[in-house]
Amino acid sequence: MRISETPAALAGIDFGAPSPEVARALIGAIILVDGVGGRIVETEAYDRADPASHTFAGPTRRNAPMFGPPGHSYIYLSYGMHWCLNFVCREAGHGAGVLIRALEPLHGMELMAARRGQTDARLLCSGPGRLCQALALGSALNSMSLAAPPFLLLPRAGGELLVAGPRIGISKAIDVPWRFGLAGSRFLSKPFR
DNA sequence: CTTAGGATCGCCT
DNA sequence: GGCGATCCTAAGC
Repeated sequence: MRISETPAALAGIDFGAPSPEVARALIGAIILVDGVGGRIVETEAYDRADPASHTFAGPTRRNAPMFGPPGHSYIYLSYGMHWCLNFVCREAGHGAGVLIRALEPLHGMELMAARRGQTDARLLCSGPGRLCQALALGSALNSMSLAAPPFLLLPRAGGELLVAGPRIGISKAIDVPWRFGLAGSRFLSKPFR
């Protein structure tokens, strides 16, 4: 294992764990891309045996990163317009990951505002498409290690209070409670019921 | 506050 | 050919 891929370089998160565990562990961690980003306040887990997952029907050209090594990115184009960021987890070949749905913007506010075309902090990174636009994430950073530049993953403080509920924007497995959030955060893409 | 429609295109059957 | 792990705007209550 290279130094850059030790657990410490990944904020101590075990990306070999099942995706719901990783999704919970990521709440409160800080993700930066070239120094721009913030605190993860909302995630969703997806798994190979999950009808809502891109990997449910097996490996394809698009979802190949999800079957690659854990601790890497999977960035795909949604609705022909919006990029979405996932963190691959489980062992290589499994096909599981965590969708990053919202950040509390902390670093590079001016750059994020310029990229987003507006200054309301609550609208910079509150949604998977919005945060990718704010952090300039696209195909160029697909399937890259999260333990190496331009990515930087920093540990959460610890003791965060979490909430959970059904995932958003899907039509299958709509009752699976694999959406996780930081309780009370103003930066969620949608409130939890 | 909630809902509806349109934008826009890569991916898979 | 149909369909999204979305977002924005406008309109209704």
